[in-house]
Amino acid sequence: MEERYDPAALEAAAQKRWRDARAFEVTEDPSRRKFYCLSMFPYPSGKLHMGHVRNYTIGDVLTRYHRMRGCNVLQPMGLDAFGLPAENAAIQNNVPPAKWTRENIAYMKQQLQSLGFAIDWTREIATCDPDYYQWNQWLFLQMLKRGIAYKKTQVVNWDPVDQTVLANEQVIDGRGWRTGAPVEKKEIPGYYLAITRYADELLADLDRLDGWPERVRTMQANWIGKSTGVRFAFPYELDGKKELLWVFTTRADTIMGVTFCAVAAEHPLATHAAKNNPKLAAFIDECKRGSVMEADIATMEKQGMPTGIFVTHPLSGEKIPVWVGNYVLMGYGEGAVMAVPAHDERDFYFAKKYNLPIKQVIDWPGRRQSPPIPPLQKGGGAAGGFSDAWHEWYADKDGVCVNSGRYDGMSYRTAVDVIAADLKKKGLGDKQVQWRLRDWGISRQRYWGCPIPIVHCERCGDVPVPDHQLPVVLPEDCVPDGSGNPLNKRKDFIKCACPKCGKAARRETDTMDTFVDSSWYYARYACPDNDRAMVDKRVDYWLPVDQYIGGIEHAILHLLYSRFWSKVMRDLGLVRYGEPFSNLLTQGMVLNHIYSRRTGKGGIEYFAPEEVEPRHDDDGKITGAVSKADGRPVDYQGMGTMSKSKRNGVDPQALIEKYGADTARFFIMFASPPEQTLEWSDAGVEGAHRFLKRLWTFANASKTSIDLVLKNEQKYANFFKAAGGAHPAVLREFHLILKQINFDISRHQFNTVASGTMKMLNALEGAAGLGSVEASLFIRKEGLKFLLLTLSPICPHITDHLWRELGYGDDILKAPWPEPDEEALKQDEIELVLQVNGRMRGSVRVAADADRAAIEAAALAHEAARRHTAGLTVKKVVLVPGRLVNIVAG
RNA sequence: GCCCGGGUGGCGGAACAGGUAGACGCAAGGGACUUAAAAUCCCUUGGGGGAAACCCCGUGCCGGUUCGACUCCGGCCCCGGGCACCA
Repeated sequence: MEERYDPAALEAAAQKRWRDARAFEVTEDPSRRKFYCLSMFPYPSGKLHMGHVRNYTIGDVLTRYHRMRGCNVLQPMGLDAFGLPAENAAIQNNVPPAKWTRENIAYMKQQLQSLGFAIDWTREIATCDPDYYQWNQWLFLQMLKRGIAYKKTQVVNWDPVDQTVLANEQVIDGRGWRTGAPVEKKEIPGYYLAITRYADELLADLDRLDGWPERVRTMQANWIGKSTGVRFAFPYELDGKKELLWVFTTRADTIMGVTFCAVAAEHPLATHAAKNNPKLAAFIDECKRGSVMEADIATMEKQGMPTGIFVTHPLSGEKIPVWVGNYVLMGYGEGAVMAVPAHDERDFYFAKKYNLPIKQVIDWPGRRQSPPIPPLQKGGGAAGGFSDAWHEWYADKDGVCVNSGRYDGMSYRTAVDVIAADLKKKGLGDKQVQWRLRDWGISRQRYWGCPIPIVHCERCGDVPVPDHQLPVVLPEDCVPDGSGNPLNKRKDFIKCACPKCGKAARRETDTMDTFVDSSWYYARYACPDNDRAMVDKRVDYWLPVDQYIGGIEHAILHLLYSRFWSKVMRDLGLVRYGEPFSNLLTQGMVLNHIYSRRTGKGGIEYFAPEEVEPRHDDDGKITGAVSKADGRPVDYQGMGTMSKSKRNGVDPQALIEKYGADTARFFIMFASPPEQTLEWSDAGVEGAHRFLKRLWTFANASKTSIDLVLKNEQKYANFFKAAGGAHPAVLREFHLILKQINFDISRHQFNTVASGTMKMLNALEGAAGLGSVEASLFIRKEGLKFLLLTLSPICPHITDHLWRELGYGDDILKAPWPEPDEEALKQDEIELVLQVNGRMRGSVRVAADADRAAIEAAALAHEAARRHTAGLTVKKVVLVPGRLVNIVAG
């Protein structure tokens, strides 16, 4: 055995052994319980970062743990290879995205392999391979046939200088990231997937996902956003024609408080009104500027302008003015809203800003008296002397209607029912269920993605590419230059024959959202070699995924799209499951500082933390930085998730090279529990490495002892039984730690699993010099065995090596996971915490089976208890069995 | 702005179903070994008072429930994630 711990050599040897033995290649075996353990595949950004190490180590720990539990475990890996960063790299370095991506894949795969993950690499997939994405295209066409995929217009961020569509990420404060030009909204056609058809099922099935974190289920439920309300119309006349302005509201009980309506800038009513109103037309143009992001829209200044058009209130017959509001979106609901400024915060501020009337129609009897509504003045009633007291009641539904004619006195529920019925009678509305969820727009005006298999023919229209012509292969030699999709310049790609009429036609150049790629890759891992079908019956064995692990940032979109896609595949008869992931572990993100600077053009550039010198305030908080390269100031953006685009990733390579994979794995598991956000710092890596060195040294020194014990285990077990003294307590400690480790692994708290293994080593070192030599040797053999077994999922290389070297067996991969021995955990006497009035004052030792009277007597007799109860009357004694006794005195 | 999380020593974190706050580490200080350094090992380490026994304070802030609150409830502040074209 080597004297010195040399992770590089040892890890390479272990990995070679696993590779030669094909240790992690698995096949379907109906006789064994299967366990499909999957980590979200990485985007091949160039190098792994700590978030990847964290994600894949968690997955690997679970994989190895379940193997030891006897499961047939599949852990595959692949690459989410299409996406925007490849195009950005192309712009910067003039290299084709395909080349850049494939080079990154090769490097990252080698990095992943050096970490020793128990991955079945024979199943590797990359979403940029036609073998994979042809099935995106095929399924898209299946959806198109069934109307699940369809075409409509979409609103995108438009950079008027580069003449290109911008991703939300490329819009910085309403401006294009490269040009600095103010972004405009633009309507273009695109394909959508009707995820809303599945809204009910996607919501209902959340209840069945009890292996998912509650917070993810809550987020998804809120995102789907089922709300029951009333859809109704305000009649109006336009050029002598009768028209209806439709709106949706969840607060129909406030309908009598409507004092104006607001429509989106793109609403037909607004368009019509602008025809003879240049000021309004200019305002509508203004509204069309800015980004399409919800966060931008929600936080921007609410603005509006009257259209001059009035509609009729469907119940009161009042004339209601219609405004154009920049906060009303054409894509949501009807593109128009009723406004009740007295009972809606946004409407209230809008009304105040434009001096629109406010009419209270809900009151809260028994609550604070409502403020009086001042009489309307010319130009509006909201100004001056007006109280905002009902702010605190905005969301409440427990008031009753007032100032509402025949609805006065009605509760929320009654009022909504009666008002809906009245509207229905007039043919102007009804109750309706509305969803926040919108259909999924998948068209991207980008090059590096899966081509949408459609041909545009002047005669036949949009024609689907027939199955036998699939895949539509993306040419891989294009280099985007920032001015739009380079496919548009590729005549050889665009020019094609119409599949229907055979005449010359134009191929669609939009590609698919990369979320399409990641919506079903987990199924393809079961049958990556099938070139005739998207999936086959092997999927029935492996799916659904038993444990899915990935960043919390995917809590909504990726996971929801995958759930939707599964249900579509199920309805097409392709798979049997409706939910793809039985258990989900959402890893917290690994954060690092973000530094950026505005470029001359008004764009933005990011600096890696090692490229700047941070500046601190008196509290030690970072306020800014200067670039080490040019000495000029750099802005501090705070902490954020490690990403390629923000340049704040930390490459684990240096860590692996200096300390080895086991140290890197141990450290990242030890640093914090997996679901928690982790602000990156490598302080503490030394400690993890020191632990493994200590383990190495201790095992080295124990070899002859363990040889001895293993040759005659029974003899040493007898010695142990006979020895007594401190020995049972030491063995008990190991079983206690083991019990805790088992519990912690079951709840995925790997940091305390790691610290448990450290405690075991501490206990082993502490027990080295105990009385009976034979009994000590027995404990050492037992303890070290537990230590190696429980450490092996986290640090598979060193444990693999030591297991063999110490003679425990020929392969730790085949060893079963250890269970604590309840017999060893028993004890005759226990220690109870002694409290007086809830404050700890000492402890009492009592027999393990002592009854309440005996414990109370022991507690009251305790010196500290007597001291703290002196002069007081004991009122009661609270006893928590096995834990504490609390004397309540006063 | 809306939805979802989080906040505990100098730092990462522990405390399992309301029951000993600070496990296990890092860093720091002191010591041993060494010609010296590295490595390794031992000791100390939340704050305050005290010679000590021991006592007081302490889990973002304010208030509440309880014999007892990091844990439960109400309100606030700060940080992170998501908001549909980053993945």
